[in-house]
Amino acid sequence: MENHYNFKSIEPKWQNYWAQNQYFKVSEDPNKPKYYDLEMFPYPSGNLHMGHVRNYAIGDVVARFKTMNGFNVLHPMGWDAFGLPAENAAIKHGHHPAKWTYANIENMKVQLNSLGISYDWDRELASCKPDYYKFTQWMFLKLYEHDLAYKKSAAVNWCPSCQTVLANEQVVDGACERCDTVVTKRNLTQWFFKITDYAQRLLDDLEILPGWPDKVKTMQRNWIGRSEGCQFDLPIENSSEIMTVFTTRPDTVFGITYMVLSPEHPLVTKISQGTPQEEQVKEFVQRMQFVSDVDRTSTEAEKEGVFTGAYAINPMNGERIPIWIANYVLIDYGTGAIMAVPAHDQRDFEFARKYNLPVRVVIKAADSPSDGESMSEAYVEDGCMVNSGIFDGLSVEEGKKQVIAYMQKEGVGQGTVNFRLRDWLISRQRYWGCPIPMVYCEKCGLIPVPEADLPVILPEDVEFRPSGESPLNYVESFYKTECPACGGPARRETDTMDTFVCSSWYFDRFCDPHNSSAPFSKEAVDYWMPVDQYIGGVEHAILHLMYSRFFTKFLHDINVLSCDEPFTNLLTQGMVLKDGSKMSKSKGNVVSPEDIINTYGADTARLFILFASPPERDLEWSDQGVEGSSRFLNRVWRAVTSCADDIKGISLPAQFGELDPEARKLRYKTHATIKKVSEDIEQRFNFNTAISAIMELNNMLNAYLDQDEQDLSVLKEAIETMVVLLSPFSPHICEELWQICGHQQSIYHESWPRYDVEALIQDEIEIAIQISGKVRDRMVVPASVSEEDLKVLAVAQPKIQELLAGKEIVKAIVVPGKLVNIVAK
RNA sequence: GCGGUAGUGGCGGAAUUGGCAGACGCGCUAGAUUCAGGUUCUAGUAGUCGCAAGGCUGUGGAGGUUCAAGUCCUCUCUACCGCACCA
Repeated sequence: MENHYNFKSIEPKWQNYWAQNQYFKVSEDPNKPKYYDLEMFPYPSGNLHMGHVRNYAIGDVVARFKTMNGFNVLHPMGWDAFGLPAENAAIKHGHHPAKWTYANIENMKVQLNSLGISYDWDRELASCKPDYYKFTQWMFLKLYEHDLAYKKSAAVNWCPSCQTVLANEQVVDGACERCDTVVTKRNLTQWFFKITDYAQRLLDDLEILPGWPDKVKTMQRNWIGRSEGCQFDLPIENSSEIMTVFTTRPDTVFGITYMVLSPEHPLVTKISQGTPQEEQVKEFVQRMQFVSDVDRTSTEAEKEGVFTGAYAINPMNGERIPIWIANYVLIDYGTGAIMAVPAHDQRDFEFARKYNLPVRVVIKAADSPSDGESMSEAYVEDGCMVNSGIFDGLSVEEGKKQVIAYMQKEGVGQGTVNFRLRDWLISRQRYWGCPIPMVYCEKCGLIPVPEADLPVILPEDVEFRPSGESPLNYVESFYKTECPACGGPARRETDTMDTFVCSSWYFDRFCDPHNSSAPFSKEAVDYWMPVDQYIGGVEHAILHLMYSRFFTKFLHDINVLSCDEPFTNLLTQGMVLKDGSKMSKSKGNVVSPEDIINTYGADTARLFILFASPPERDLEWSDQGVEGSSRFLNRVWRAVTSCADDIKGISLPAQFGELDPEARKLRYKTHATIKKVSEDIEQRFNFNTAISAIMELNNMLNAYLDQDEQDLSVLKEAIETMVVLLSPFSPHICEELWQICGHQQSIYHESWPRYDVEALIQDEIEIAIQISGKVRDRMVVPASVSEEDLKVLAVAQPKIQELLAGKEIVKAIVVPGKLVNIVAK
């Protein structure tokens, strides 16, 4: 037998075997518990990177482990295949995005298979294929039908480089998340999904997701950004207009000393008209248009503004309040207008000091300032209302309630809830995306494409322009159409959908991927959904996961899905780093999975990436570490092959009679390892410690093999257990070793071992003896010794006697199975 | 600024419920095998004092609770991530 396992021949051999025998193909089986194990489907960029390897290695361990535990495991893979890189490649190199994309898919599929991941390839899907995007369009139509898709003109984020709009979520630090170009504003008519209708539910239901990391739930909570307060109206002096503001601090309403509109607010022109300040207002508004959002909204930006010349009337006390416009008020939050209470809001305070506006204290605690003039910062803590008429003396909390009640009674305002979440802008002015199934008819207006006419096919024969403008605008055969309602001439929508739409329901499609009449059958999704374990990078914590939850809730509401949340458990894996930073071409620190697989084999690559770090933490790539994993697999290979012939004839389970101490120890270790590995995989996802436990078993096995004689039943049990436990991590070598041990059936069809409680009973245990918390000695005692006897035995140890000489024993604490602590003085 | 996560040997990490800190692996040192090198095997490997037995110190820092603290509490430093003028 060879001294090294030959991964170059063994790995492809088993990959072919699995594929030919359709090992990973599953269908609904009502007799088995189902388990839906899903890794985030990749964008087909061309090559797998180490992050993918980590993601799919984790998912594969779970899939194989669950299968061996008797679950009917759905483990599918597909491609998030629409998107900008394909189109950019087309513009740059002249290849059609489809050709580029499909070539990449082919390549990455080969790479995935060379890793030995257990996918049911019969369920493969690609979001750019008409049989898939037909139903993405169907989703759009359903949303439209339920008034959750609408068109509106709005100032939108525009990336001048990508020549397309971006969702708020895709703008990072004021720049395009994809190309880092500074994002500008444009007024465009665009399609939106009304995700805000689901804001409260998206927030509330985070509570019913105990299987999600708190970090992700917190991020979603912050993104939804619920705040409670009230909205109320202020009449504008000498005008029929009113201004409406939102505030979370109605208790400070008597402290208003000025009002602020955002520069984009529609009232600005109206109320400043004819005032002496009209010109300066115009100038300010114009100037603000050219200040980018990054600069506008940065905390460091100096607050500035101008007086409009108009006044509002405080409905609570009739006071006349100057209306300003300022950069620090945003048009798209709340009502785009605020009441300013400089005494109790730091931003208002800074602004008031700069422009010499009055500061009036209306909340007072025992040690808080009472004089606005001398304050150096806003007082935002708790206290009681003062200078507030009939509300004086109320606490902040009580004051909020009473003021809202009063406003409601007087008809000037009411309690409201505001969210920071905005509607989801889904229009993209690009070619390589899912066409929006709408037409514009001169007579009938906006008309949805009838379901029966889906899919609206993305034309293949198009010309790409360096400008980046969507080629669809120039394809007459595409945009020229008939109105589905009146049959007259009509024009198709030429914008395509944000790719996040495609990825918001793919997990449903995997349940029934070949259905041509519906996105999926109710039976299929009722069997498989929700996803039991979802695994992917934390970078999708907000966008993809929020959109998918929204889609799931909507599909639930229209009764095509039973579940209300798509992902029961979520594992967010850390990044793979090299030399302390993220792998990237520009840094030149990229490690190619292909090279690693060629040099060390897939089993080694998988093992290392799982061993080096727990999955949620970032992982530092180490070539030397990979060597170590390779060495371990070779040690396993040698241990198993060296004794395979001796144990072949032994049948298990055996009756274990009187065993010598070494055999007993090995048997104990075998079963302790089963327990440890099972719990580490199932309860903690700590694959690193599961693997180290298998290494320990292998170490003890090797020591046992060095002995002159072995108990072959114990040996066989240890050897085969080790191979089975290792098989989800490094499946190829384990298949081969399993066969070498004389088994006809694939290890994939083995049941996961159960530990024998009897084997875990030890006759003797080592007990640490502490004196006042410091370990001073150890003793080996029979496991059955009582607590009282343990104390006596501990004190009787010669070394302990020595140390206790002249001291009085105050008490002794026994931790069963672990230690005795003698407290002496 | 707010929110979160983390900080343990030369390195990756372990210690799961307050109970023996450093499992497992890498690296390193010495030796054996082979000998051109790699592979493989054995022993050692937190710091420090000591010939040794053994002692002392030690989980970012400072306090505290406890028989017992990497783990709990208070304060604090650092790194990373998310949000950021959200009224």
